[in-house]
Amino acid sequence: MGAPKQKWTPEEEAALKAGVIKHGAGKWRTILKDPEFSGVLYLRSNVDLKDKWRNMSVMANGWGSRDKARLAVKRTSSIPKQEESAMALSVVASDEEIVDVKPMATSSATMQIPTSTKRSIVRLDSLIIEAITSLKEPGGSNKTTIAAYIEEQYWAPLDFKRLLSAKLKYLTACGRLIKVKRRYRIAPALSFSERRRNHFMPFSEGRQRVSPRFDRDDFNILTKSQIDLELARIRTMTPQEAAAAAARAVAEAEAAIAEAEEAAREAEVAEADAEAAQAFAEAALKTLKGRNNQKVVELEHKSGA
DNA sequence: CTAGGGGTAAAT
DNA sequence: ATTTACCCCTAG
Repeated sequence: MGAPKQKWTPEEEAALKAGVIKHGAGKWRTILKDPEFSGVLYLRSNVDLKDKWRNMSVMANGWGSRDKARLAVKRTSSIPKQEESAMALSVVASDEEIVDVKPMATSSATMQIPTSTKRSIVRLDSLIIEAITSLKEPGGSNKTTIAAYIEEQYWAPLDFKRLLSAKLKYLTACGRLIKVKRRYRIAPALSFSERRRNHFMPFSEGRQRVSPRFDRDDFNILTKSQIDLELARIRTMTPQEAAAAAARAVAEAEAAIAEAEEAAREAEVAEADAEAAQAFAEAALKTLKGRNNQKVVELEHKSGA
């Protein structure tokens, strides 16, 4: 009954994402009828699209609507040993329990929902980390330098500076960066001494999989996110590939926004993140369009018939 | 038609 | 055993 299985090809996923960008998430029928995508998606139904989008969303942020109410005390108590916790915190290997990426910043006394951590949006965060790491400045790098690096490596939104400031402040607040006299450095990550641990951590299974001794200097910290990989690669991409990646970033930003709208009450940070992500993605798209007009146009409406 | 809950089974 | 893809059903 299930179905003979027919894995989604990357082309189909790309088409779906492109369709969502073009028509918005939820306009499955519209996407399906769009001659642009029907060529690839003609085997899929609108419901398939919906389901697939659901699956992808689940994978992207760890908690789609499907298995949200999960994550509880699987293991009866059994306080996580310090070693394990430390490892898990720093490695962040799997896509599942990334909960600690954003452990509730300061203030906000009303943290009722411990699972509200959106891990899908790591773009700017990762960029900042990468910048600091790559710059290798002893004592850390200051905001201007970080901004310069990022702007050099990538396209930056117009109000990028503002976003960066907010992000730096936030990252410092939650202990992932350490600020010393205007300079930011990567927090020791391995020691969560700074963190409040009364924020219970849902690490129950002792399966911290990958982490057979890793270099703590080379950040494997957040590299796991797909976006990160794309951003890292986008520099050397062909315009077409880059455009596709940017388009995808837009789609994900959209998803993030949607989430933030739901969770806006408890997660002010998530909202800010989503905004940042969107701004970033939009700017990315625009810049790409501006620089590679013809090619992108080709990608956008490649005269079907 | 869509969102979303729920389910089965193939793949891994 | 978990993940992934597909199907079904219902409310709106």
